[in-house]
Amino acid sequence: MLEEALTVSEVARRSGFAPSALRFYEREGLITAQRTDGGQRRYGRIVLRRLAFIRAARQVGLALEEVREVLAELPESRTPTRADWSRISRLWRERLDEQIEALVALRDGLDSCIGCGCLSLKRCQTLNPQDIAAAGGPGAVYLPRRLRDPLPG
Amino acid sequence: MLEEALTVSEVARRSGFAPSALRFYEREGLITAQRTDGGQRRYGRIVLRRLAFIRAARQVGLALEEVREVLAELPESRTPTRADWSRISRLWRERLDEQIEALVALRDGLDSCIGCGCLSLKRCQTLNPQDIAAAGGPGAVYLPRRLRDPLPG
DNA sequence: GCTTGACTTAAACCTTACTTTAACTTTTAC
DNA sequence: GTAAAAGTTAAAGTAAGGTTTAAGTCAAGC
Repeated sequence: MLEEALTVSEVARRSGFAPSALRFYEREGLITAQRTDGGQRRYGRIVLRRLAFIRAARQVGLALEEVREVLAELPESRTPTRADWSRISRLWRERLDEQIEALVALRDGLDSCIGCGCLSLKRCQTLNPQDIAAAGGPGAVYLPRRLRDPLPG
Repeated sequence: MLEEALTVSEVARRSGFAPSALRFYEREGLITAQRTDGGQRRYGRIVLRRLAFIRAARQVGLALEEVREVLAELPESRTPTRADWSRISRLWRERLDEQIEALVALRDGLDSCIGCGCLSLKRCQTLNPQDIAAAGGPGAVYLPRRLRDPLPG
């Protein structure tokens, strides 16, 4: 065991995840750990980055499945290089850009809705999708693509 | 029954929600319906707006509980006035602004991470929270407030 | 007036993302 | 060397947000 080995409770404290979540993530293949002779987990410091990444991703609304895919790009065996992080950051950035774009579109739609005379069912495109929907298929078709997809959860 | 009464399947088609979801939302108090003598649901057109609202909210990641709170501001008994919508839109807008802000902060954090020389564990603030966390309590404390709160799901 | 498609209910089931529990073992500190 | 704190597992439980099923009723068209 290297002297950088971290126990479960240390990782829990420093990452903000509950020990049960750490075990869960390990079962799900998002993180890994070494074991002591007695079978207890010992983590390398690298796990803290992966956990920070997981936290950020979850908080932005990505499913664990998506997070796993992105983390699969990061080597577990060697210290990630700058190129590793750069590749992931770029992937990540696209996803964030999409989501930001979708939120902005929704917000601006609502803004115009405030001023559009919503009393008329026919005029408000943001909150009154049925005419478009009736013509173009089911769902809120006025929304940007990202927001029309089914939710992860 | 007024002649504007919509059946379940009509509302399902025009809103994009499955009939089972409509019944679920009714149980949860997000929408209401009249009944025929035989006990079948008949919806007023107003329900389509509420459903569009629910859809947009869900897709942005709001919990149904939050949606219910916002929808509680909308009268079921009378046609919502411009003031009703305006009040809600403004509430909604704040929420969207917060979420957009959080996403932008995360994205920009990642951007700087690409260029910051992430090889050094000590330098990257976005993906390496442990030092701050160790000092300031558990969790990813470098994140904007919204993203540090527990997830709805 | 009857068939067919749409509708009704309660209850069970599903997925995601974890947490809790129970029974037991390791480590650490004194 | 022993007690307490921390760790282990499998399995069950939880919560949100619905969907599916089963068994039966209503409404519309011919």
